[in-house]
Formats: sequence, C-alpha cells, structure tokens
Amino acid sequence: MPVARRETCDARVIAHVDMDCFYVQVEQRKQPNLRGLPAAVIQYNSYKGGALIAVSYEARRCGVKRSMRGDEAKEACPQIELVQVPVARGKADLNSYRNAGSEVVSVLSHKGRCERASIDEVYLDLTHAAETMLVETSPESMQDFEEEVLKSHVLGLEIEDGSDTKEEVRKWLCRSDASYQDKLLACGAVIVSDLRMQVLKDTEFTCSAGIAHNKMLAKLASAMNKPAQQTVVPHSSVEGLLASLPIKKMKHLGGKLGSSLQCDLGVNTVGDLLQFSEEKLQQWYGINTGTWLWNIARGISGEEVEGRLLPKSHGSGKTFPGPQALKTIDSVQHWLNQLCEELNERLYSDLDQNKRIAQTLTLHGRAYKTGDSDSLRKFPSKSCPLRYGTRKIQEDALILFQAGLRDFLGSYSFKVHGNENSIWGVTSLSVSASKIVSIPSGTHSIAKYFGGQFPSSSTSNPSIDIVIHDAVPSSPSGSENCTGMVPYDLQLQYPDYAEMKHSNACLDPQDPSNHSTTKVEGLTEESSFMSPSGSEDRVTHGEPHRVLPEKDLSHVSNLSSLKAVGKKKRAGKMLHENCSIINIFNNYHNSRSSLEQKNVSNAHDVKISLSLESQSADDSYSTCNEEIDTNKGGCSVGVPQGRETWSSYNIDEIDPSIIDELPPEIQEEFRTWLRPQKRPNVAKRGSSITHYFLPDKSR
DNA sequence: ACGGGTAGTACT
DNA sequence: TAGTACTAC
Repeated sequence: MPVARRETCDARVIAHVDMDCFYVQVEQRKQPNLRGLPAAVIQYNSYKGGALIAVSYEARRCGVKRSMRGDEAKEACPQIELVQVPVARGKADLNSYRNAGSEVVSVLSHKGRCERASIDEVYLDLTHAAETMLVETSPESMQDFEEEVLKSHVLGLEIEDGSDTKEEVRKWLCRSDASYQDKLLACGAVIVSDLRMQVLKDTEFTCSAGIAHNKMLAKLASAMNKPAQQTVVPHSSVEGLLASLPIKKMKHLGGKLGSSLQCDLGVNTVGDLLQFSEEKLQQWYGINTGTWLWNIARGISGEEVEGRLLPKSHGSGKTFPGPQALKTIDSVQHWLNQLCEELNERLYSDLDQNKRIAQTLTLHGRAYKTGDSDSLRKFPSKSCPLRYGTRKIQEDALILFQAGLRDFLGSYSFKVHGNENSIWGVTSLSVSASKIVSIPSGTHSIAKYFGGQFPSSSTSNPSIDIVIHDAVPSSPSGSENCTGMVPYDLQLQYPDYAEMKHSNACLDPQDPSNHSTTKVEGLTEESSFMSPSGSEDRVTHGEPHRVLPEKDLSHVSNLSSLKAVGKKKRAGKMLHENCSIINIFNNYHNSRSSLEQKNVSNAHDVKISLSLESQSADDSYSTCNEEIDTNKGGCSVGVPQGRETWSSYNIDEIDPSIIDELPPEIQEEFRTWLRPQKRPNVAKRGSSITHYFLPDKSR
C-alpha cells in the first residue's frame, strides 16, 4: 500500500520559508522611519485610496486586512502609513520586490536544494545538511543553542504551566529517545534558524519558516506562527494537526476543488477525508487527484523540492477596470507597447544575468462586448515565437491581440453590426514570455559557436551565409518551416494574415505617428467567416465526478527526474543525419550538466554584452516589408547582408534575435534543440506506479 | 466591474 | 503546440 511505501521515503527534512509581509518590509528597508509602524503597501491611489497588497503586522493588529481599500485602512487605523508600489510606464513596477526576493534566495540557497516558489517564498530540502549535522554535531550533544532556535514552536510539545518554554524546546531538540526522523527535524530546526538569522543579517528582512518532513507540512507550518518565528512538525503530531485542519487551508484546496469536497462529500477538515477509500476519491475526482487527496489526508506528500532559483516565465500586465476599459486599437496599442517595453527589459536582464532566453510570447486579455448579456467573455490567449527586441515584441503582441480580437468578435453572435465604433472594451491585457531555456554559457553565447565552428570567423568577415549554407542539409523539404518572421500559428489560422499585418501594423515601424492607421479595418467584416456558433463559456458544474478536470497536481508523480533523463537521450538522438549548428550545441550541451540548477550568480565566466541600444538599432533594420516578403516568398529568406551587425560581427555583441535572422531550416533546428524535451511515455498521468521509476534526484 | 499583478501546473 | 483552467500569494 502507498502508505508504507511513502513513509519509508519520508525521512526528509523540508523547510518552507515565508517572508513576513514582504512588500512592506522592502519599503521599510527603503524608509527605515517606517519600521515598527502600522504600514501597508498599496497600488493605484486613484480609486478609494488604492488597493492594499501587503499589510504590516502592526497594522493587522489594528484590524487592517488585505483587500481593504486604502480608505478603509485609514478608517480602521488612522495612523497607518500607506506606501505606494513604484510605478513605471503607467503600471505597477514590482522589480524592487523581485530583486529583494532574489537577495533572500541567494542567502537561502547555500544550504541544500532551494526552490523559489514565489516572489517571497522558498522551499529548502535540508535532508542532507541535517543528516550531516546529526552525525557531526548532533543537537543531543550540544551545550548551547542560539536563542532563536529555542523560540521554535514544536507542534504537539506540551508546555506545562509555569515551565520554561525555551527549556522545553531545548529538551525536545536534545531528546536522545526521539525517532531518527525527529532527530533530523531537530537538526533542521537548528539549520533553519541559522539561515533565518543570516537572512536578517544580510537583507534586514524577517521571515517565518516551517520545518517538516515534506513540502505540504512545511508550508502549513510556516504560516502557523508569524511573523519572524518558526514551527517544527514532528512526525507524531501530523495526525492531530490534520484531523482538525479546515480543508480550505491546504494548498490547492483553497478554491473550487476544496469547495466541491465540502459540497460533494461533506468534508470539512483534512481528517474527514480519512473515511474515504482511495478508490472512492478517485471515482469522484479522477485517479491522480483522488490518490493525491488520499495521501494528503495522511500527511503524505512525495513532492520534491525543485532546485530552481529563477522564474519559469516573465509577464507584464495591467487591468483596465470599468470605465477605464480600452475601446480603441490605439489605446490597446499604447498599453501593449508599455507592457512589452517592460517585458523586454526583463528579458534582457534575464539574458544578461542568467544567460537564458525565452521562446514563446503570449498575450492574454479580457474584454467585454457592449450590448451583450454575457458582457464579460473570455478573450482568447494567443502566442507565437518570441523575437527579442522591444519593437519586435510590440509588433507581435499587437498582431496577437488583433488575432484574439477577431476570434473574440467572430466566434460570437455578430448581430450587433450597426454599432460601428466601439463594440468592445478591453479590461485587461498582459504579455508574457515563457519556455525559458539556458543558453550554453561558459563562452560567448551563440555567436561563439558560430565563430568557433568555422575557422574563417577568426578572419575579418565571417559571413553567416557561408555558415548557413555549409550547415544546411540540402533537403528541400524544409519548406514547411518557412514561417519567416510571422508567428506561425497565426499563419495557419489566418491565411490572410500577411495582409492583415501589413495593413495594420506595418506602415513604418520607425514612424511613431502611425498609430492612427492601425484601425482594424477588415477585422470586423472578415469576422463573418468565422464560426457563428456561440460557444458559451463552458461552466463545468454538473454531475459530480466531472465537476473538475482531472488534475495531476504533480504530487503523485513527479516527473522532473525523468525529464532530465529524457533530455540526455534526446540530445544524443539528435546527433543523427543532420549536420548543422545543432551538433555543435549538442556536443557542448552534453558535456555540461544541467545549467538550470546552477546558481544565479555564477555569471562571471560569460560575457554577453547586450545593450538595448544596439538592440533597437538592430530593430530598425527589419522592416515589415521584408517580413512580408519573407513570408510570401516561400523559403527564400534573405539573410541580411552587409548589415553593420554582421559585417563588424563582434561575437560579444551578438544577440539572440539572430535566431530569427537565420534561414528557417536552421531556425527550426535551433528551436528543436532548444525545445523542452517531451515526457517519456512511462510517466503518463494516471499511472500510479510512476514514482517507482523515479530515479533519485542527485543534483 | 476593482484582489492587482504575477506566477506555476496540468490538461487537451 | 497552442490554448484553457485553476490555484496561490
């Protein structure tokens, strides 16, 4: 049975570290006079005093709550200090908080595997460190403990009246008759308290932590005593903890799944789940979720701490509530430009600092249609390959928006035709960049490989053309890859896409005054060829066991190890008939072990110098006409000749947008190389024996 | 439509 | 793959 299996695996020491009202602390560090005062961070002062997004504990004691407006907060606590989130480009700018989060991560990532779970939360797998401590400097043999460890809360530790709490904790830490697992947890408590003190010393931020034998319990524990405290969950107290824990407190059960558990099964606490068999839970919620529920009821969670210090995507978005809704393409374009500028900036920081590039650009939106009873409809998200450079991202984002708008209007009843001007309003926009991969570092990026591969590059003028022709297999079958610079999904869906783009966004990228031409002429008319079938929002409330889509939640089967294995195999397999740049990358790629696990700050060896200035200069070259030609002219992608970028060819200044400048065949190969490997079939969802196959993660 | 702006995961 | 849905802070 799963129980026994898991229990034996769970002699782990996992910590969850949670920064206390983080945004407030960041602002207090900036303005030390705010320390110790009731304070809150708000954004957008305009409406009812702005929205509260973080509240200091002093203010909470005054009754101030998150999701109050600034005005209400002042009412509840007149002395409260309200600090505004920094604004850049007309929108909230969270960079200072992200950076502060990185500071914390760099302190915490020294001991054990570290996963950045959010801007202000981190998981640590301290198993190894705890085991080492137990052998070398076991708490049992320790004479003195730091005060901080003695302030730990130990769940289930009974403190009698009149007895000294710290002394009780000290005794618990030193217990010689404790189980091996609890001894490890005691070591974990010592380590975590040291780490928290280090965080305070290095960053001036306080945090709270939970120490337990899995992620789920550690996360629960870190929230139990805040701020600036830590809580340990000994094995013996798990059952009692979960028995009375309201189900909504559990991660993943705070939403619809939790509600349906209450409604469908009358489950109110985690302990209530114990009465249901695994099969029963699976019947209701699917195999994976069912098993997962059965496990968490017993405090079992096999979730691994991922060694990941960096985010997997970057996004920039803004809402335009109520009357602020955007009603013209011009205003949409204006805001998209702002969002894309920010996104681009962050992409270049990531490239610069972490040597990573993002491969997919996605646009999300929300919108309503006037005169429609279902006023707020889903605005479809759209994505395309990401090209670096503000200008390009802005262009592509606008195109994606237009495609989305077309779907949005087209797939709905289009009887509202008389209203020529503003039949729609956009209430939120966001652009995000995902599928981020590390580029081979240790040298000078992509360019180095071009240069290194071809001796001619050491001479004055290494033509990329030569490189490409040498490398391209002579197969003509690459024509399908010939998407040029046009987002390919759009091409497929909208054969007239080139014209659309041409008429809307392509007049002159250099001319800032071309906004007015970007009306969506043709869009509304053309929408008539779209399916008129009003596909309603599919609200999936219905019969019980189809209420929710089956989820894996990745608790049951963690695939990342398998992914790593698959990656190697695939990389090897790639070295097949094609001889091209891919091979070079592959050789390098195989020789280095997962870069992603490396520290954020090991960037000294690499010197890619990318400046936004040179980028924009680069942008100015690519006119839309060329892009259209590229698109229409089959595969005859002209690699730009004689451009300054190439003729001077400074390998230190090359940027990743060169991928887009390559012939499609090479682009495709390159992207294939970059593409995240597929999951091996073994690991298909629903196979509850999956984790038997999981090799140990050793990073 | 004021819990905003982000982020992650899973599924199809 | 692209797109959707859900969840969380």
